[in-house]
Amino acid sequence: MANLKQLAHSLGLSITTVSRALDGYSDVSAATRARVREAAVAAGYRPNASARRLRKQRAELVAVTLPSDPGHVGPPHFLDMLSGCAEHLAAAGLNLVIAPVPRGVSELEICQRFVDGRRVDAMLLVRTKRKDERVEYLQSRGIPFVTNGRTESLIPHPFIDGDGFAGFRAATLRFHAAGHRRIGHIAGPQEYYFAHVRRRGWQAAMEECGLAIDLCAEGAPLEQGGYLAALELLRQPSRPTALVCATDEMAIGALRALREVDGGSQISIVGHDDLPMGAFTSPPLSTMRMTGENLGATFASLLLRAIAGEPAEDLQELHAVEFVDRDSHRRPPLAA
Amino acid sequence: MANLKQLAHSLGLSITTVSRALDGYSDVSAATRARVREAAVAAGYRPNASARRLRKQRAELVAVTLPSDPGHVGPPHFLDMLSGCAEHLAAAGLNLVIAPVPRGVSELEICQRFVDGRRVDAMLLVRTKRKDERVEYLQSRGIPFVTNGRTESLIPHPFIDGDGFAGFRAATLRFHAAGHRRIGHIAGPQEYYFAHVRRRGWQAAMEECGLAIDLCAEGAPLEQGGYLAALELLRQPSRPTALVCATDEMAIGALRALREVDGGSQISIVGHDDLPMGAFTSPPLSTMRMTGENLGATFASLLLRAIAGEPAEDLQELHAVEFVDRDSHRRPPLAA
DNA sequence: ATTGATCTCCAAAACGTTTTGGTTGACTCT
DNA sequence: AGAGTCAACCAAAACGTTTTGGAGATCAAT
Repeated sequence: MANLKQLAHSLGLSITTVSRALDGYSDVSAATRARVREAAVAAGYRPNASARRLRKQRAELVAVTLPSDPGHVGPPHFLDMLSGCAEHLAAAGLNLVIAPVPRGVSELEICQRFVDGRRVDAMLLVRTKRKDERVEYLQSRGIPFVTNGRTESLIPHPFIDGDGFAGFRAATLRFHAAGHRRIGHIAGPQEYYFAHVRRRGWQAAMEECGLAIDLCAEGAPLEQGGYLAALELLRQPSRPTALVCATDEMAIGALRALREVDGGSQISIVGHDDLPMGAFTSPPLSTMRMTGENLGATFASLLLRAIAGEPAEDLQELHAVEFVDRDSHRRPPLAA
Repeated sequence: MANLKQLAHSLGLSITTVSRALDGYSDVSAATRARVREAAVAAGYRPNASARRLRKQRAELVAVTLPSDPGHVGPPHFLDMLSGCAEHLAAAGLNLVIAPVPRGVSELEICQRFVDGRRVDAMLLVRTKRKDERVEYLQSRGIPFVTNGRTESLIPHPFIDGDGFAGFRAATLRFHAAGHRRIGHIAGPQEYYFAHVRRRGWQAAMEECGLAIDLCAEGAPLEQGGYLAALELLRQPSRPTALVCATDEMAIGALRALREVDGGSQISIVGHDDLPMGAFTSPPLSTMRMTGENLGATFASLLLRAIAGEPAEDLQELHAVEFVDRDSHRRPPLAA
């Protein structure tokens, strides 16, 4: 409740000494230090955050911009990631603030508001686009940041990402090895890096196998988007026998399309993200996931290292993608 | 980039005048005001947030505590709500910070850290418990706050909540009217208010109909919890013919249990929350939802009014619950 | 007894704003 | 001419920390 001045007065000490005692400096005697600390807890003293921030010229805050378009912020377990990240940042004295992007305002403006108002020490970027104006701005400002997902920026920046290209290529090759020849792709919006690179992985595998890359439909990265895209592919004269979907949510939408058109799922399908929900769909959804423990913690740790000044090149983590085999990918290739 | 002092110097004015010009006070001439504002945008001036906060004794921040237990934070679309809330708070100059609760730390401690360190002006509480220590603490501190979900606190506090009792009672009565007699309930953890009140709604309806209330199983508010709880009910000698589930996620888990035990869903089922995913399950999940537009905005608006000093009694919103009928509730009562 | 270390402690400045309580000069009214 | 009003500006204080640059003891060594 009290402030430093009151605490110092009640102890008969100077503000300086109390402050330094609490911070553990060696130029205050052990006895005094103990006495001060005891009084501090007794009084329930907590330093005023604004005052410290002003003096230390650090905001002790990190912002993450969230596009307000529902579904465009990220997969459903995304909040768990943010929460884990915030937890690790908090251990370093940083709090995570949400920077929503209202409709009609650019993400860039939001970044500027936070950075130029010195409201934050660093930023977290999610759902990166191939050409991401936020990245360019933050690089020009020299503000530390980490992105979840890569970009096509020429200047390297810290990121953490899954190797979507390799994952989708492998998934496609696996379908090919299982005998599938008409392998479709349900793609996410191509301005997003993750969606683009996943499509490229599928495409590369198709070309390696000498197959046509015409079975591709794009939609919003949500159930509805996957549903509509799948319907589109199922209208083709030569239907796919297998579907590689950019996200689990899209795959779940596609599953419904298959049920409606097919009367049951005769088509193999695989998604990406390993949503918990996937284990409970019908059939249980086979999927992929980025390897590595606790994405949020890694994200936080990269950011702390970026703040500490480590060069961007040392702060780029590209994680392999692993299969989570359940049942939806096991349909025979001749079914459709 | 610059600060007030530099800006004032470059204009040949005092800091006071520049500050007041920017804030639109009437004691600076229109001409000067225009000149100052022009110079400010030219210099890209933004007031230093820490300095203003210190001086104004307001943190300009609001925190929302997030239990780090995955699945215990809230339904998947929860982040959308937070994002919408943050957006409306931002319009009032408040930013939303995430206060994760690390394992082994109580939510109370987190509240204290934020409140006593004057890091926030107000708090948002989600997933309230029947006896919620956070509520008691904040009330004792006199800090404005709003909860998403009611509590059993004796002192009234601002909240926004759906009428789970009425909703679950109505759902159960509807099953009864459709001829069901063995209506089970898949309950969430009873320390949560929402889970408790939903069970009571089911129970009240059962008693009104003169039915036994033995078909009730409790689990974590996730797919897996619903799955396990449903299996438990299906092991009973006298199986339920209809299932009222505390959340959509639990209902989706229960759907899988029905598929496994039943070989298909012969049992009616209804959930709560209206997850987008529910439209894509097999069968499409019938559910309930709190009425009202844009929960996040309402949440924010209640908080702003609480900060403005409106009494708690005027800030309690209990919204009716409406059915979202898809298909899963239409199974005939004799099926099991 | 002086010098130099060493140990404790502290006054004051600084961080960048907002706000208080003025001052100055021009103008109006009697 | 003097009193009063008003418009336009500003110096200084305040918010609560952290940090700089000492100051005053105490003690050991000369």
